[in-house]
Amino acid sequence: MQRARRAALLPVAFFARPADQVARDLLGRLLVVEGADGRVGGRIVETEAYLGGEDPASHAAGLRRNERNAAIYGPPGTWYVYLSYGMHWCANLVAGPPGQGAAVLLRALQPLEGLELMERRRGTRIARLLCAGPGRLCQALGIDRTLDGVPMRRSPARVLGVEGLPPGRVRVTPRIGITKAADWPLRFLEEGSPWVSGPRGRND
DNA sequence: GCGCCGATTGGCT
DNA sequence: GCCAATCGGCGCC
Repeated sequence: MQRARRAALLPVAFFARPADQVARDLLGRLLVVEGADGRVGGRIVETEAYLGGEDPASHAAGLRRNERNAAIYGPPGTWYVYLSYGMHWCANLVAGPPGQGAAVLLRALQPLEGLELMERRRGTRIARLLCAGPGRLCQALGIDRTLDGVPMRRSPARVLGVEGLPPGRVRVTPRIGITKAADWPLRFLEEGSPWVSGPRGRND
């Protein structure tokens, strides 16, 4: 029987490094989500690193440990999913050593698989608007609270260890949409990708 | 208990 | 470009 060659998952060790390195190295990898109504996925083209307690913008800074942010203190490779502005889910992967509170926010994908399902979930057929932005990405992929605190290796949402981006294709910019330490150069995106989020002119 | 703010998005001026 | 929608944590009364 034909068996599609299955790429290996990224190992836990991949995530047990500083969040900025993890954020950069996640670019170009494949994120695949198995849902009840189908399988969707795409290439990661935009991420942001949140460094933990020392980073004023991190959910590990200024906030006490609570039910909402508990997952961020888990082991590397754990999903941290929270509700933003009361209506959009945002998906992060915990990075660095446990307890540090560092994580990488997934901000945009190049949609590749399950386009029709993503269009249905998002209510648009404009490909550019399917996965450009953390809230849109989660809606297209069917990611919500049920993923929060789940280790990636045991979750329906997995990042495959396909080849990442060569250094020349990676652009680093200030972070988007936050007020504290926004200017820290911790947003990573694929150079020239039409699939990234953010207003035009914000990508340089 | 109440008001403010936010790692967002989409619709309207 | 402006602004409402909508939930949860936090600070303060």
